[in-house]
Amino acid sequence: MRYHRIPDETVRRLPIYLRGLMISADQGYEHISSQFLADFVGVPSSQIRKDFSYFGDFGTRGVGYDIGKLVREIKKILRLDAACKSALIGVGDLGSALLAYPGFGAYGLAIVAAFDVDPQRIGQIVNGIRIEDSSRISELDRRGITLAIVAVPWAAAQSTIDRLAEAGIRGILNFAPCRIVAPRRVKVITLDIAMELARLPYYMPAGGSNEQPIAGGSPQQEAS
Amino acid sequence: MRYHRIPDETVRRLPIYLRGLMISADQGYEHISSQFLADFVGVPSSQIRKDFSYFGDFGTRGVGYDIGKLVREIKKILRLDAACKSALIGVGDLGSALLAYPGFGAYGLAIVAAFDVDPQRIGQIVNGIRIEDSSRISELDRRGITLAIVAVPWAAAQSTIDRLAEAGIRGILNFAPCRIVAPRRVKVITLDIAMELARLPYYMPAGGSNEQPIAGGSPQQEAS
DNA sequence: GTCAGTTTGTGAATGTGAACACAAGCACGA
DNA sequence: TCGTGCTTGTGTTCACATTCACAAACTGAC
Repeated sequence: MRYHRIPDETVRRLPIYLRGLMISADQGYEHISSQFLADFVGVPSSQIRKDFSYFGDFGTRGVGYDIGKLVREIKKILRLDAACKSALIGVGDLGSALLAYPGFGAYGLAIVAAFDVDPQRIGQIVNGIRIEDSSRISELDRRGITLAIVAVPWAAAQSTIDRLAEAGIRGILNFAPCRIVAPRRVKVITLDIAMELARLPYYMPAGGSNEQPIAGGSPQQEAS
Repeated sequence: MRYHRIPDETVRRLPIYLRGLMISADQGYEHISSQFLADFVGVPSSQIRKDFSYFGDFGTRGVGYDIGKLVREIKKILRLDAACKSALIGVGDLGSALLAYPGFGAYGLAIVAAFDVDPQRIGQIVNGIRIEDSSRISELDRRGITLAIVAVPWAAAQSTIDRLAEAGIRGILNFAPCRIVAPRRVKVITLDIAMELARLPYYMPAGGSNEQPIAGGSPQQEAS
């Protein structure tokens, strides 16, 4: 079933599949069935087959999927085939942790520049990256950096993102817990840590409260 | 329209509304219209009205919503009316940043305990919290701690969550990028930072690639 | 009391994603 | 060449979420 729009929810799951497939490849497998991958990543096998069917026929009936081909194809879809360079804006506690975070490499992502406004921090080297003055954000385009991670205080988030948009950045991962407006060409994904934690008590109905458990039981698990 | 099940997507939005309402209250407002809140939090006003209608009639036609009543009600729904105590497991770079994160307080949440396996870290005090040995996780229930934040390496995540489940923890915010299985009574929300970043290049179609822009343009923004 | 201006609450329509069942297709052995 | 066992690909059905349009209800002025 070619020439079909790829649903957003499928795009959201592709990185999950990608990690599972790369781990399987490391373990020496060359083929994998949707059922095996399902057990591994926790997504129903029928869902996996439908997701894969959106961008072509990569499986062989009776055999399974060719892991190498699938990995290459998913990377192409997600545009991870060419390594993506990212910039970090805001090197506070969270920013420093992100600089040290080892998980980006598996996806071919890397933080190659870091910016801050604090003169005390500018010039310091954290995890091999020298912290630069925020004014140099405008050079991002020339340096071939297309992604940005925003870890500044919420009051500075909107102006930071305005400057990133002006500098030609096209994708932003934002940790500031506030509404952001950006030009249509810039995709912003906001990750609000406190908000996720605040959602958690709702699913714990058996507390001492006399509140009715209006909603059903907790549905096991949830990703992102 | 009372006695109606609250949709999951509505629950996901409630913390957003809550923050917007509390900020409005701080600014001295007592009433707010769905349109005003919509502009503030970036959710359509019709969506806001439907969401609020799921748990009772809190608005007054021609006037708007009583902010105080609404804040109390949302807190009750989310079970944030009684302050929730959380434990942090894993005080590495990310864990330390979370200990210092000031954003939890607004929701009445607080990290009141921290655990690690590294003997070098145990006993140290980070942001007023003394790091304890992981073996004391079993005391969590007795200390009235019901939430946990897991920021350990992925290889240790499953065993950590097993122990938390055994200790009576009911809700877990997990930062480890891997599949987790937990008993049905434990709600796990996984927040995979690298995965979110890996999703971003997909929405930047104008790159040098000769790939077809199969999916439409970037739909402005996305929360969490 | 009436009228104009606002704003909520909600039923209906639309859009989107998940679940399911099963036919189609491949490998392998006899 | 045929039959068996396994796995994919997909049409259909169902469940859930969003959008829209509008009647109902409230305020305040005159």
